Amino acid sequence: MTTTTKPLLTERATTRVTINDMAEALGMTKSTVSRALNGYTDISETTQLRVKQMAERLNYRPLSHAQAIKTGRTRSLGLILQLSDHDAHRPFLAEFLAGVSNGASAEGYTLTVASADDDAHMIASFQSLIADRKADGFILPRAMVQDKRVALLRDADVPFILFGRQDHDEGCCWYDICGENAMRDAVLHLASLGHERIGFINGGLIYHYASLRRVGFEAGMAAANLKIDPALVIEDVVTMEKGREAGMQLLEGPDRPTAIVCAVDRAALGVYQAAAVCDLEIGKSLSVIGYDGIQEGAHVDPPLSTFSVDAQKAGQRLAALLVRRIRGEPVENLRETAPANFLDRGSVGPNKTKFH
Amino acid sequence: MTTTTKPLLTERATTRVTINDMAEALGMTKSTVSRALNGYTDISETTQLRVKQMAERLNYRPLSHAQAIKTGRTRSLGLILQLSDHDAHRPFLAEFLAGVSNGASAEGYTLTVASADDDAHMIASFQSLIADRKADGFILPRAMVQDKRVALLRDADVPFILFGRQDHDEGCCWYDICGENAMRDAVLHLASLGHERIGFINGGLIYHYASLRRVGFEAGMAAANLKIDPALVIEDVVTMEKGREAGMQLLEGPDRPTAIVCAVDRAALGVYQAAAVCDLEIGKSLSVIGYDGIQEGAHVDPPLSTFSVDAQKAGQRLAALLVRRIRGEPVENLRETAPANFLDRGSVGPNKTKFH
DNA sequence: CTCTTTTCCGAAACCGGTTTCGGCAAGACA
DNA sequence: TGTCTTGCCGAAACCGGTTTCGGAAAAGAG
Repeated sequence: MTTTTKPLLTERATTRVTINDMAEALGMTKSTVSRALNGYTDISETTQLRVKQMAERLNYRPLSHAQAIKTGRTRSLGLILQLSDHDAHRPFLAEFLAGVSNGASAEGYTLTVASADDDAHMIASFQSLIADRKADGFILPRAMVQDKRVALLRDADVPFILFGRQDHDEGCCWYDICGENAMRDAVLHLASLGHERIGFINGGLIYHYASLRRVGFEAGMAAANLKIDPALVIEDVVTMEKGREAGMQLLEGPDRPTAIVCAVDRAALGVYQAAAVCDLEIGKSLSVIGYDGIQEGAHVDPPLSTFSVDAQKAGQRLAALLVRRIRGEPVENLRETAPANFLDRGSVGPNKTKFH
Repeated sequence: MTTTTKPLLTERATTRVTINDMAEALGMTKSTVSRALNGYTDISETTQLRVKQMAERLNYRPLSHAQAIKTGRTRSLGLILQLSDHDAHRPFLAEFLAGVSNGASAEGYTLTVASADDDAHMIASFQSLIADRKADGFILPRAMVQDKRVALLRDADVPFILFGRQDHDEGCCWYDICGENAMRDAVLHLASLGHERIGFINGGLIYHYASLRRVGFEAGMAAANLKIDPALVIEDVVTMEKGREAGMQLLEGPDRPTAIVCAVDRAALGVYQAAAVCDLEIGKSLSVIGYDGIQEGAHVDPPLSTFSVDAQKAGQRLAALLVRRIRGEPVENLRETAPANFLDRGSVGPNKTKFH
């Protein structure tokens, strides 16, 4: 008796309320139910109300993948993480994900996460997620100067939102934290404490935030009426090691700065190491301000003064904005910024060399 | 002219190869195509081959959510992160996610991530993901002693896999890293260096790994023929602060230990602080071994000797095993362990007090 | 050379939704 | 009062798959 067999799979129990149950309970056809719930204008107000109340009563929610086969939309947001990315933002990954996932689920969306080791892999991931309709739109963390993802998604006509801005913003929506203001404020704060020779260690140049933070630093220096010494500006530093090297370079120079602003906390922690080598006491003979608000900064001695960013809120806003984008809102409405918050801890002090 | 209108949404372009295209290209019905691809035995070998080759040629992949409406399965794995969780594993979140997502996509699955602030929220998340068929199975990170998730999923008859073991394992599949062996080896290593009074700072008691690591510690002490002083065992420590407190308690006692094994790196870093207070030099007058292999451990002075865990591989294996579970394999086949790797850095030295 | 069994595939129903189309009834207009 | 709209909903097709059922052809049995 060789009958037809299919591969065995574990079964799933519970049955759901379907649109047919709704139609039956209401004494109308499922087409009417569907259109009532989707806000078609050819269904009367009263009927719409009846249907919606019944949906509430029966706890009916349409199965997103059943809708998807006709509509192409799954009510799911896509996020592709890049492992190769420097790990400055990893400490926030949990909060960021929580934010995105909460923001998404508040709108009835779920979050689909993939990851990629390199650019090629990343492109492939996008393409397969798009082809398989696994995501209705994407969140792109860490806006880059040359962003292949933007080109790809724009070509494919798939909604997306940037975490961070771009130079050529046409057609992009984004959420960003104003790192440039933070850098400016850092400089002004230091200037108010008498610092004049202020160094700047910038972050990764492939990311767009670096140019913004540099602009912010320059704006601060200008506002404080201070000259920028090109020798005191080092860029593309995202690791502690590189930060230490940059710190050494600044501190071993002929006319060392009395304060250093870092675009990235890890760089600042590297400066701590350099200061130790040069026998400088952070907060006394050298002031340091970082940016990111990573946990380690609170545990070094003295605690690092820095700017904290609310990663959870960022994720939540990105998800909310992306959903609105998917629903058809124009990009111009969908751009938000938030400030970074200064955490004044122990790594900043007055300029002691000033009145020697 | 008030015609029927529907809410505007952004459109998606590209068309895909459907099963109808396949049927047409092959000159057979779509039912045959479907069964051929799904390995039904009532389709001849030759036809199966023809269909599969054509699928290859046309790059046909069935749309998972179209299948799902009949099968109930979406080819998606679920992962719910708990924000309230202590952050010992957060540094690995990126690697872990990358592993899971790679393991999943290797089998044609995607990863759906949600997050929860508390238990109630978590239960609700599970239920809605299950009800909406957003995941075919779940990965449960951090197996707990009393695990509500296990009860819930078992009731709902939804496949799942634990990261970590449980006491009552019936019906569970899992992947775990043998922390107990690491603890034992840590003790043996210290014993071989002449240490006899060895303290133990255990991790969070709500997690099952804690009892395992304690057993490992005890096994090591027994194997080394050493007595365990109950005063030298402190449990439920997962933060640096608590680690410092525990360290103080151990080091200020009447007969201080010459070495401390910590079930969690953060606790070990707290011990560093305590040692500094007590004027003990780590690696000389006090040996410390941690577990986790977190980044900060490499940057303290001296670098912390610890056991590193391969979070990416763990994620990858968990995904692979869960997929097999979803496909119906019995749980007994689906249990794997991996060892933690000892990183001998600078925080361990011979017992100097021994020959005084 | 029949009769039975197998092998293999097509036809059609189904899954849970969406969307197009057409038609009935009530109101507007002449 | 007859015609033309308009408002509102049902019928049916459709989306891209899966699965049941039955029957034709080939193979095996007697």
